[in-house]
Amino acid sequence: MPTNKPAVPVAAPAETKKKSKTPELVRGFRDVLPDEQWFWDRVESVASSLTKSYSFNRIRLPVLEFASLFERSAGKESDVVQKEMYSFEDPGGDRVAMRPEGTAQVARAYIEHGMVNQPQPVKLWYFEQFFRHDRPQFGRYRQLQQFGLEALGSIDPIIDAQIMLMTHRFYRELGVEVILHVNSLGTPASRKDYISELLGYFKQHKNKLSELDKKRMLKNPLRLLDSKEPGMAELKAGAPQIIDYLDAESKAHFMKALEYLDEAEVPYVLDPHLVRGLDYYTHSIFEVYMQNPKNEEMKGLALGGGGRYDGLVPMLGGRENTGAMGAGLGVDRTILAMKQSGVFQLAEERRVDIFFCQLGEAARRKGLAVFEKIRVGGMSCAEAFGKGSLKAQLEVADKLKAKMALILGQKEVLDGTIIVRDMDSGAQEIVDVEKVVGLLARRVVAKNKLSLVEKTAIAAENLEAGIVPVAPEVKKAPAPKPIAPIQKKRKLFGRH
RNA sequence: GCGGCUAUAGCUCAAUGGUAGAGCACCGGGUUGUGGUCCCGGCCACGAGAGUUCGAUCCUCUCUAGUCGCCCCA
Repeated sequence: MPTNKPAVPVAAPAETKKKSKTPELVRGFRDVLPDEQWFWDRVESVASSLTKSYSFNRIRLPVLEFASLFERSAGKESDVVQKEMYSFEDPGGDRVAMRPEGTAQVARAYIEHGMVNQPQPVKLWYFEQFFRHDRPQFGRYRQLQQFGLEALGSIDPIIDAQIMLMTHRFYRELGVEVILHVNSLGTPASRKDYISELLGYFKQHKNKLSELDKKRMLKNPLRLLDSKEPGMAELKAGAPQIIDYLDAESKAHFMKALEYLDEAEVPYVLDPHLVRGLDYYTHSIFEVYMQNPKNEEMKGLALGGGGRYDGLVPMLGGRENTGAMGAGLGVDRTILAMKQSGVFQLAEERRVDIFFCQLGEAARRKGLAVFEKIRVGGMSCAEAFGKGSLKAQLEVADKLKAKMALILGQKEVLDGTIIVRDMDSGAQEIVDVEKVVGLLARRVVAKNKLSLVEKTAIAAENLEAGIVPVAPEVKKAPAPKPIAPIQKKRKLFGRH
């Protein structure tokens, strides 16, 4: 409620209010557990390679800024600043804020580091977390991760198109089909004309407006356009559209941007009702949505959005006429969309290559050296040194879906050998410990060579299994010919 | 910030006005150095507080959290 109130360090009444036995998460914040890492790594690596191919450079930004930065940029009246900002007075007496968004930071950095002296536009990207004290909901957290793209120093509409195109390519690369909703806000001047026109229109129908919408008329008239109040649909359909009020220059700018989008075959729809919450936007604005969300809750959920903000850099004291265009894409929501699109890590990729089993102290010690060789050889290796029995160790190997197991006991240590066990077939062979790494590498490579059909089958099973499925028991055939099976006959297909 | 719904073990779920069970998971066993099945044993819960009652996990209220809708947004 009272926003921007310094969080004075008071003598914790909150403590007494809630005494829980175990510590817990702060509301709206969350842990990203190991099962989910793959999605995060994937998003970040696609972001990284995509930006590299478009020659955008990464910038890392601080979590804290002066609160005034966001008040000046987003607009003092905006909700982000009014009620969602984590702002407080730091011990030195400065009024600071945990950043609620990235564009203002980038603009600040651009000005502060004199990037205006670099070839324009300056193209930057970031992958950072932001903080908004909003009510948690599906796909909404108080700490959110954004992948941001910003191009500062050009007013050319091709930049508008390029940012939108990159947004589309980003999602395509991730396996999520998206569509962009696009609109133009024109210049502040043309927008002003439009707003008074819009107000005029809605004033005529004032009796049909809900209380909420009446409030919007006073506070943020553009928001009337995405009101979901009953009866507003027809009213909105008859409302004047901003595109008709753009001055000739703005209109030309927007048309140009759309032409470029067409040329690049970026799927988009014109959405005359699209508006954005922050004051600094001008001209092209857009939001990204899943193309065909299966899930209801995904429907109204923007994965990301952005737009042109020609006014921002000058507003913060930078050079006049510094045009800029950017996008902020929500990583948390993007991951939700990936899951709904059936994008999962292949079960095969989750398997550990080698599991090392040891029997006795001598073997354990030797195991460390073997580990090192395997690691240098590029394979992943797991162990359970804390377990005593071989049975227990093999159980763990099985749970980890290890491809191969190594067994080193007293006897092998004395002989200078080691047992290699194929965990899929159960075949074992005794090999010279010096040659084992080469052998393992060849076996792992063989196991990784799945046919396309098998990969498709695995992917389908993953999809079936839902979110982060347990590795399905796929029997991939090419088991290496067993050389020295000292194994009584086992049922090969014990599982199905 | 406002409104609806929800809250039982790590997970998915039961039952009950007299203080709780299962499956999965986890730990340990089923004799000497071999996994996926099976068998046996073990560990772990009524979100927090107050009220009604002889007695509450169950009824009431408050809080907290989750979820959905609104506001807003990624």
